Amino acid sequence: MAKRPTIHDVAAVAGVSRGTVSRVLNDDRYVSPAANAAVRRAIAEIGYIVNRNARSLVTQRTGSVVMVLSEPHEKLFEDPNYSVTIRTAVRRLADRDISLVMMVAGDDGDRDRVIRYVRGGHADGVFLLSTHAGDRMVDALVDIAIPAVALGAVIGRESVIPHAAADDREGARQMTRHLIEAGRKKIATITGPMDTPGGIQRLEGFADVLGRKASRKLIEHGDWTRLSGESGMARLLERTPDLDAVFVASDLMAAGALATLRAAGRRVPDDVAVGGFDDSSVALSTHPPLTTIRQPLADVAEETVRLLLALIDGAEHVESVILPTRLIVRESA
Amino acid sequence: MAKRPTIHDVAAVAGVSRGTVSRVLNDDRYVSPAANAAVRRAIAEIGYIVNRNARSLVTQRTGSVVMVLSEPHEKLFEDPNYSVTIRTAVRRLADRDISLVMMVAGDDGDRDRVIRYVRGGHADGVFLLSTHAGDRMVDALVDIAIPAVALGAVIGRESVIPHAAADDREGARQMTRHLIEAGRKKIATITGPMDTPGGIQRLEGFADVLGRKASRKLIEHGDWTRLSGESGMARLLERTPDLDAVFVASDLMAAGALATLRAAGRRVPDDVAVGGFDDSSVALSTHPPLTTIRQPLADVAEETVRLLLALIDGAEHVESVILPTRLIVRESA
DNA sequence: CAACAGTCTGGGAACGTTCACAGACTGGAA
DNA sequence: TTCCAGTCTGTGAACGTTCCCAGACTGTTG
Repeated sequence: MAKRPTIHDVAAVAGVSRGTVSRVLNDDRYVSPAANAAVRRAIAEIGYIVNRNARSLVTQRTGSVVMVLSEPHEKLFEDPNYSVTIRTAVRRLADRDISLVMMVAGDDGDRDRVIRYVRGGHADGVFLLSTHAGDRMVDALVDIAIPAVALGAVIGRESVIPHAAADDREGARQMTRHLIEAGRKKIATITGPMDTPGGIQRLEGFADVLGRKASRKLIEHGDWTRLSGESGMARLLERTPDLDAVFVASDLMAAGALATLRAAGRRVPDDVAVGGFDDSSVALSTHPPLTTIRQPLADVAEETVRLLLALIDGAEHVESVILPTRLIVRESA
Repeated sequence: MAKRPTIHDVAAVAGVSRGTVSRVLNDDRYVSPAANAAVRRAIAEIGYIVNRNARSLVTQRTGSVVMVLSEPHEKLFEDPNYSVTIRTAVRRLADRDISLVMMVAGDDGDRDRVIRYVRGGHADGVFLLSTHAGDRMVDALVDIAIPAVALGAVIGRESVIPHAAADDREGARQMTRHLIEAGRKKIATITGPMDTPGGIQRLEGFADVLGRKASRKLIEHGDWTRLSGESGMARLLERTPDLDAVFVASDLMAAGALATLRAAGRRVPDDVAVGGFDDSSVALSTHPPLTTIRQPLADVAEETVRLLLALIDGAEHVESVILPTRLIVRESA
């Protein structure tokens, strides 16, 4: 009794055939206005909902896309950016009646599962998040030839996996210039991991502006965590006690750096200016509030979805998109 | 040529019938060891992967669960807790080979979409996140009689939607007691919205301990945002300038309160002690670092999944789960 | 030796769609 | 009038599974 109505029921109520109902559903050409109206009325009347499984079975399309989170487990607590990305993607896809399946790829078992899932034909496309350099899963996906895009470049696979991202390099330049214009003479940096695009490009931007003044001594590498910001800052102070500014490649690490500076008795920004990156929620809760670089994260997510949809719709090739960042001046620099 | 192998191909290679292959796949009784081995060998050999659509079509089961995010759009940027929840859920479900579909329910259109999706039989269960009091979508879900659970109580529907949550009330008591033991005499609070379980129960816990001393004058309502923490604190100071402690129902709001206190020239914790709630990443980046209440968020997510799986497996009724919180003493109180 | 319970296998039917094709009906052009 | 192109409709077949039933084969029991 609680059995859900099928296309047959609709056909019966509307007084037409299965075929005609199907044509209305997929708004094909060649349906008379009368039939169209009758079918739509019947659908509304009996509350018909198409069975996607049956449809997928014959069309070989699933109406879903899988989002793969590659961040290793320990880090995941700290980054508040995922929520925005996920929500934006879900909404944009929903506009097209495509649903978003989440998968994590923290270890090899996870990655195999993703591959199996995709190879099993359970998704029309793949949305990669925070993929690391040299990830074999990416190659497998390319091999399967499923539409795939990434938010943030996939290092070493930029030519096969299109992506959307913020302009990390120019953002880093903006911040570095800002520090120079504020009269800072000895500017250090704490980078992200050098197997991530943000890690690499934000350092490049820093070096672009500083040229030869960006000496080895003034560079420390972090791993995006607050803790690595703390320890990186400590090493910098030890090596170059007279630095008067530091560009930290993420707000969270910058929060760590601030703690170290405070503990060392350095005043911010009086003694040392601190610049962050991301404009995440952390930037406002530090003392002093962080001068940072805002990434248009929602826009980036939206563009990534756009690329993916284009590929799914059959585009041979799509161009990656880089969106501009903006300097947000607060009190730390 | 690139056609994926089907159960027929497996049967042919293994020299058995479709039926036997299917039995092996679903490890039914009554399969001879020889047949079993032959089938498994064939599957491995030709790289067969079961087609879930075909399976779902006959079993009426989808092997997926939908997670519904109900937070309205403006807020979503601020809460870093979602990532943890999502990942934990995805991993636990993956253990059972169930995939997680994300949907947002920010407005009525979204909510209708969720209903349609569920009514369409596209999910075996529903995982509710941050649902608000009086949400009609919840009633619709109950009506459909699909297994549904929530992370955090669904106000007014506690008896029909089982949930897992942290012990908000006891957590609030822990913090309030801590403030009293520190010798504070005039303790105020900034609550969450009173249509959320956290808003209600953290205030109750506060009142439990303070009894008649929890006067109206010492209570302000916020909406979980940093800004509401700032303004709430400002109103409290105006009304009760001699308060010497404040329990803020979330770390993020506490960060806002700290800013207001600083601007008003109050020292923390010397003049005013500040207690937060959540132990989110914000708690460590404030100055001073926040004394707060830790919620076992990953455990809560895990329990929620467990409840959902039990319901999906046919349990008539499952008991909601409340997990203990823990006081984390840092410098703000 | 007959009867029977238990184990195992094969194959038809069904799940709810889309697709391709055949054919009916229109109206206008030759 | 005849033909044809265009529009519209119905139906059989297919998609890849699971389910169920019939039946074959074992070994045990009376």
